[in-house]
Amino acid sequence: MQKASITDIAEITGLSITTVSRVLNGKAEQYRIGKKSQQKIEAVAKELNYVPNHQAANLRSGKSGTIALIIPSLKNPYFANIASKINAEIRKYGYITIIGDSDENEDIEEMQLQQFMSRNIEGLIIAPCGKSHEQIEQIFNQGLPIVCIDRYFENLDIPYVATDNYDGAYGATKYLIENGHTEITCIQGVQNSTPNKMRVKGFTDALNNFNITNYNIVGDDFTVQNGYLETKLLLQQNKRPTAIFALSNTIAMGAISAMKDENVKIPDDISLITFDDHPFLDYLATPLSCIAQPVNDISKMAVKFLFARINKEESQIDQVLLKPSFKFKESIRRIN
Amino acid sequence: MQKASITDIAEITGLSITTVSRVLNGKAEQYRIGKKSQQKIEAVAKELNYVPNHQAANLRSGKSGTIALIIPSLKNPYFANIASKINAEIRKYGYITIIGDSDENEDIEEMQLQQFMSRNIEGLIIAPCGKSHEQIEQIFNQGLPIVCIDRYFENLDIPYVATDNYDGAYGATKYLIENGHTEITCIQGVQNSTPNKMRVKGFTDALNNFNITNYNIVGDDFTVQNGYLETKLLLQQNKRPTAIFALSNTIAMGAISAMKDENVKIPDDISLITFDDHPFLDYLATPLSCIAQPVNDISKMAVKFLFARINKEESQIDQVLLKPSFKFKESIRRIN
DNA sequence: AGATTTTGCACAAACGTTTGTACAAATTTA
DNA sequence: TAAATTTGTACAAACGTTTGTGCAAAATCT
Repeated sequence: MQKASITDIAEITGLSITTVSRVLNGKAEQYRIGKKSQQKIEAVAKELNYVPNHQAANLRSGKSGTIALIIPSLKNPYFANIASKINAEIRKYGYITIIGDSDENEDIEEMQLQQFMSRNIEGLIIAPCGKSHEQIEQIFNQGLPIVCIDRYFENLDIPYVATDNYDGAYGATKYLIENGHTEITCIQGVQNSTPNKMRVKGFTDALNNFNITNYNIVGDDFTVQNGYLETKLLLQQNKRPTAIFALSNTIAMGAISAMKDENVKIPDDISLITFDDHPFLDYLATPLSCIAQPVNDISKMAVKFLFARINKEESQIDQVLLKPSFKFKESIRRIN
Repeated sequence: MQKASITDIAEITGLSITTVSRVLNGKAEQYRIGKKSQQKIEAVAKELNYVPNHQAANLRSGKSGTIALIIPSLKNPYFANIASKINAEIRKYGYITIIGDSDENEDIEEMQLQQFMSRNIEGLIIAPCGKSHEQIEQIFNQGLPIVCIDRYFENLDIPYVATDNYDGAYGATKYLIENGHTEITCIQGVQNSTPNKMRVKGFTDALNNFNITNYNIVGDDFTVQNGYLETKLLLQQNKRPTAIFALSNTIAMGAISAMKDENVKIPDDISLITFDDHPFLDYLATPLSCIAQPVNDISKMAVKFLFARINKEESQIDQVLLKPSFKFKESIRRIN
């Protein structure tokens, strides 16, 4: 069973492919195609089970109807959620998403981007994993609409949507302080990533504003292992912190694991709070407090910004930080 | 900055587009293009930053270099992992993956499939969410290579790769029985899905083989809510089971939540085991025993089967069930 | 009834490739 | 040195659409 083309329909109906194309694209009105012809065409199209060939159409029109989404890893539930949402949003515009998984590897990211470019993507949403922005900047300057999510480049014009990480870290730290914690250790992730930098800044600013100088920042990766090792080290010190602030839920898992090893109770011995929400957090031994990122809003807004660019709408603001929300639970103990 | 085409290169080098095309496709040898011409073409291509236009190439060659992957939901970490792995595997073949998220909705699944078809996909990997297989079967019969994962149709020829759910359920149930449990309730998911049916069968067969007739199967959805509600009901009965077998980790989460509500301790009061592994399971109040599906193997094998079909290799077997592995942890108490 | 407008449609080029075939020029062979 | 072979390349069609334009026929107006 061969696929039917517009040409087949033209032959059967005795009309030209031009007419068929126009009817099938809903431009019948515009080009004043007669009612009868329309009906005939639609009937035959249905009968032949006609499916348009996007490739051909796109070749001619110069469009691909494809948006690329590049994220560090689908295995990370935070990004999986974003991908799911973005995928759905993009479909609403009649576009298709191709997803690239850079695995936190800058080289892979670059290769994927290159590959996607040859697919004539019309837009790109990316959570850049690297510090370098040359390639992205170049592509952006060539005119490809791009929106960064989660991570972004502060000094460039590239639109972005991300969580206000500073605000989240500041609020969480403030909450800890208000609950009497003065000895807080922050376990951070990849140091030169924007979110990490902002979180650390929120953390230190909050402490400074409360005149607390006795804090500690350790770690260097958004992984379970990093959380585990750093916590292990912490627990071996003479003076343990009263609270740990994990900058991702992977780090928090590592911390929990290490504390379990050492039989340290949360929150009795040490309080814990983490960035990133996750359905499972409520089912842990102690429900884990977190700073929840507005995943849905980020996704929606990123797609919105992207299509504003694609449709060349006069974009006003397209660099925004969205406020996170706080979920304080039993994992934080009130001291005194 | 306009994109350079093969034609531009032809003009600059003074060679024909035929020659350029052949060189750029690595067919220089085959068509005996001279060394100098090759070098000239490659130099110019690099200089112009030439990126091939897949659409045009694919239009002509009838290929799209695109594989569609349709799964129920990226939000489900089980499928997110599969998607991540499959995406990576497919890229190794130089193909691109477009991902569809059916949200467990048969209509959406159908629409997406339709949409993907018009993109001239060369293959499809799908975890079908519906019971009906008409559309998929039709497409398969039209010659599109398809591989089902996770869920499949028993009586059709469509290749599939899935977990041996029967084996998993049987093994888990046997383990419970061997630990002295005789009153086990199974909370199931979507009843007419293949995995669910096989799991239930494994469960009942195990019990029957041990001459245990006192069991209970409840529930009807792979959701947290289902797990929660069914467990709530269970706990209100006079006689509570000694163990609960959750057929997905979402169900297990709901069960844990309900037990927490009622202050029922795991495993002291009730033991719990679930299908599907997840990194978080170890960090729960009580590390949760699970039947882990071989996600990586499923993904790899599915892609392998798919490309065997695409490349028209004589495929021997392409319907397989892979054995799960068991992770028995503290959530199961030994009785007596 | 002739002029004007509207209606309905078709022609043909173009999008950027791939590919079967053809054919000179250069080289080798007899 | 003529014939045969090899080498290097080009022509042109095709893939399935979209779209600017053109042009009869029908309808309306004067």
